Amino acid sequence: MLKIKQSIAEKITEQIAAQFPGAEADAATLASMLEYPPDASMGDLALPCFKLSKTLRRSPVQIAGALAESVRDERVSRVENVNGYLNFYLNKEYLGETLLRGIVEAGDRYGSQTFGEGKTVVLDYSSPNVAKPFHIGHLGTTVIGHALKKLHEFVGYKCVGINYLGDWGTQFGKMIVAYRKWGVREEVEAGGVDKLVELYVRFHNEAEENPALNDEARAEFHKLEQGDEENIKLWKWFIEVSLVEYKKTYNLLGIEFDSYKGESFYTDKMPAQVQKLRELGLLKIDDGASIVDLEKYGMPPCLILKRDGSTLYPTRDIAAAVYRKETYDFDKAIYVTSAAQCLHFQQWFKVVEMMGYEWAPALVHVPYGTVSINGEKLATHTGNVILLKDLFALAIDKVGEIMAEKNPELKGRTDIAESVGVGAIVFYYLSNNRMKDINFVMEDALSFEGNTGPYVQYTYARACSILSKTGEPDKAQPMKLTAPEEEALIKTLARFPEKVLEAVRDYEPSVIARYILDVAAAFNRFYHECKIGSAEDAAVRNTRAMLTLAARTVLGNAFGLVCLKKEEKI
RNA sequence: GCCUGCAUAGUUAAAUGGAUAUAAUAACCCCCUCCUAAGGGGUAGUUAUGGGUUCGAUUCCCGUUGCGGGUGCCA
Repeated sequence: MLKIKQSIAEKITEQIAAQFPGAEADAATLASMLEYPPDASMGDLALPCFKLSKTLRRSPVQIAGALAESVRDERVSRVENVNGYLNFYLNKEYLGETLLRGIVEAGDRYGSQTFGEGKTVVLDYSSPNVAKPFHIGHLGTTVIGHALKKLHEFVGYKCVGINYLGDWGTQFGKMIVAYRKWGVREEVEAGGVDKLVELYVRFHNEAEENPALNDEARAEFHKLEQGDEENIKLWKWFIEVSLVEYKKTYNLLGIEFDSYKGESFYTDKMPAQVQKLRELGLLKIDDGASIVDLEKYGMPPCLILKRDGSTLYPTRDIAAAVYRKETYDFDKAIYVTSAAQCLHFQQWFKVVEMMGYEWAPALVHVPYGTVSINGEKLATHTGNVILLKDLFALAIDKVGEIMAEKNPELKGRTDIAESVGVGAIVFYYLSNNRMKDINFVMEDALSFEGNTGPYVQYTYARACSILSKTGEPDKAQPMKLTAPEEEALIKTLARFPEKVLEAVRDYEPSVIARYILDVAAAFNRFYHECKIGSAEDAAVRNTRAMLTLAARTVLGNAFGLVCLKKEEKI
């Protein structure tokens, strides 16, 4: 669709130049003005002529009329002037021979782009805190981050996924104290992160009674910082135990990271940046702390060093960004975190700019709304927390039950239930605009009818099943389109490349998720209205098999962008 | 206080400034002797509020209300 938009825009531009002397119009602007009419009866592409009315000094209806008479294209069967809209109707030849065939021929590259080639994007996402629960609050950064990575790869970028683990800080002093007092090695080995979290919670409870524990914790963390062997061993072990569990969840989601360099890694890289800030005269001492004043940018100051000289979150982020620039030479660095951190990112991005790093504009914060559960805020202390592994387990169980009922013969049910269960949760999350707060209603998330993950995976499986019966379509045959549902499906499929661009431009995976629903709906309608394998006419049968293949291709390619697995049978 | 995000059918959500505001779900009603009914079709139901810009506003600007987030030594 992008190509024909461009080419129609060029023809319109020519006609405007020819018929309206002195008027200026460029094809790129016109292409962006072309839109999709709300209903197929109004054509396949439309140009609203209202905006042109001013520069061309004619009424929209006159303009549309003049252009309708003169814009000719062999791919357009007719052009109509309706109330100031110029409506283009694409012909079947083009839909079948160019669009449909093009999708099948491009295969798993359909929808991809090359403009990112030679450039690198670093994405910082997921980043759970070691020895803390990996819960539903981490779902956003994890799946949005991963989807953005896939999207950027799809348009040609080299991507580096970084899991910036929360693996440093006084909480490790607490963990060390708690483990030494109450921990049992075998229990932690068996219980994993849950056991560590238990120890951590116990520490907090006991510290309320006995504040001296906090001093002990500080002392242990200090020892850790000084390189105490025993403490380092424990600390590394805590990380290892936590990672084992996080990786189970990442495996379920099909996520892999290129780097797990956490906060601890940047500790020795901070002093150089602090020094640089000082040399540049950007640091001010205020109430004992070192800050960068951001008043002229309308922001509160960015804290670099505490009164006691220790570092803060922005300090580490700056050091990490510098390291990543030096290591990966990124063209873009994306940070996927909760919207609560917006100010923090604005501040340190600005500081990086003030430090004279010319790559400061390459830093991008991608925020997302907060998650609540059944209308209530997440809170560890009230127990209103759902661990990701529990959430997935719940969904997988439920899918398992449904499958046992609907398709008891199916082989490999366990794996499929896993992929569909996880898909349900991920899709529920990703189909929302990322900035909107999400109220996670378990009942809805685990509902498998309507606009859901299982619905789209089911649709994919349905297409696979049909193709296994019809066999591969013969691509050499001419296409023969006979039903409106066929054309509607092709036009939906043809918009995939634009959707990819939109999703990348807006850092918005939900564009893809919602598009997947459009494709699924168009395909299912086609499926119900048109016989595929049993169509009498051989050419029609072959064309419909092509359509099925094209739909499967687009669904499959889109699934890859939003953490959905492709199951051929459900 | 200041900064910032959000507000659309009963509910959850769509809609590059464009045509009759889409879907899903819950409700009611149809469709399995037919390629997977986790499907398809139908009925009914929505832009918080007051201004402004515009030929045209759910969309942009200002005010009001409601909810959330941030706001110096947590991350």
